[in-house]
Amino acid sequence: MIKVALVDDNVDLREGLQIVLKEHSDEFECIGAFGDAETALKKIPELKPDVVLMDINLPGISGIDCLKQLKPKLPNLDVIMLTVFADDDTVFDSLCAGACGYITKNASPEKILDAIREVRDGGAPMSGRIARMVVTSFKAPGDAAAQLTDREKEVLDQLCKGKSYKMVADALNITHDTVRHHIKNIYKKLEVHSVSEAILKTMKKKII
Amino acid sequence: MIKVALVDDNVDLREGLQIVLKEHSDEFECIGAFGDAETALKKIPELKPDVVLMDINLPGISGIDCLKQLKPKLPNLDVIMLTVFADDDTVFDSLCAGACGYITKNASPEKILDAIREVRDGGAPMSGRIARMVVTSFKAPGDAAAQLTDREKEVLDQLCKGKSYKMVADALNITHDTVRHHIKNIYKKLEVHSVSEAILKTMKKKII
DNA sequence: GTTTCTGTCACATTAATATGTGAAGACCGC
DNA sequence: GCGGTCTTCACATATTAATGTGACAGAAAC
Repeated sequence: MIKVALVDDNVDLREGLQIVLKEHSDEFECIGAFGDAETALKKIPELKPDVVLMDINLPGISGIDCLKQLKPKLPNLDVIMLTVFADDDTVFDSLCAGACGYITKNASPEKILDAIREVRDGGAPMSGRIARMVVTSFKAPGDAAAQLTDREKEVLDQLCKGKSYKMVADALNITHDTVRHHIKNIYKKLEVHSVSEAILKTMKKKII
Repeated sequence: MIKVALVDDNVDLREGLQIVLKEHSDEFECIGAFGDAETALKKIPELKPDVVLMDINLPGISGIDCLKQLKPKLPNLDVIMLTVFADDDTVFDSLCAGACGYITKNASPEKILDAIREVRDGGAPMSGRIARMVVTSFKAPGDAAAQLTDREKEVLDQLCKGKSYKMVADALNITHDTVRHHIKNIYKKLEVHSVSEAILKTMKKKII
């Protein structure tokens, strides 16, 4: 039996989902439905549901902030964001806040039930386009590293581990001055003017 | 009609999948099946399939490296990794290389066909546990920022934009010395000894 | 076989960062 | 009110990083 709670300011959707869950009362039990984050934050920690379906656009505290406050109290809680919006920021903010799934509201009731089952089974239910967004976010963008020589990449790699010039020199068995020479060229190629900027550009463009 | 190519060193699996695809010849066309990455790299750019099912553990060049070389030539190609392994590094390396999906070999033939359909429909088919791994990778680990004061976070934020002490001082309208003072405290709290390390720790722990 | 690129090293100067010590005003909780 | 923390600023000094210039050897390219 999976204990489910709902957080959505739309009464119709809340009631609709509750009916759907009751139709599958052998599997699911809806132990709470709330119209705003404030109420949810008060009640959910006591109710200890297994899964929460959370809307994002709520009056007052947003679903994402609600999730952020909920997660430390109930680390084992699986939260599925259920919302109409699916822009980059909203999705990634939700995942960073600890959401385990993200489905858009145009999903069928059966899909939503599947998502609840899936998330309890250790999965991460996501609408197709959301999953693709998430996956492509890993892909390294255009290879800005192509211009760097092998040795320069080695030096940059060392810098990206937090090492100083001297430590890099020791690690690569070259002199401090040679390290400087490479770094100067790295700066020119990456168009930066400090170690910090070089590291940041490297992280952002996934050069190494 | 979706044009599919297979890359796997297991003959049985190749032939099995080809049979399954033929059983759905109204939807799918298998236009190539290769036992190693070298052959695949030679043939696939000419064949221009829509989807490639790619094993990772291949003799010689790995499936991930094969994908890396394939992607620039065929940017619109959807590659699904189909493998027995599902450790962190393998999964994330695959996604960074440009894979659009990742399913384990214990998936049923019907699941594999679903995955091909899904990936062509703009989705990112993944086995449950893989999806969860991907999603949880976004979650910020234990809040190491809790110990930082608001002002310290502001300073660290500036540093993480590549600014120098002087620029931070200007941005926050405080003196260079005050910036230094904050940074010293940040170092102590994060247990680091340079801007680079502070930035790296911040990125890794998603402190800001 | 000369040029080009890469990697190596050296010397010199200026700018920025790291570390230490001290102190004053603001704000909060007890 | 008093002690604590946060924020602010100052002076001093040592280390590190940034920038400039010059040079040499090996490998690859022409």
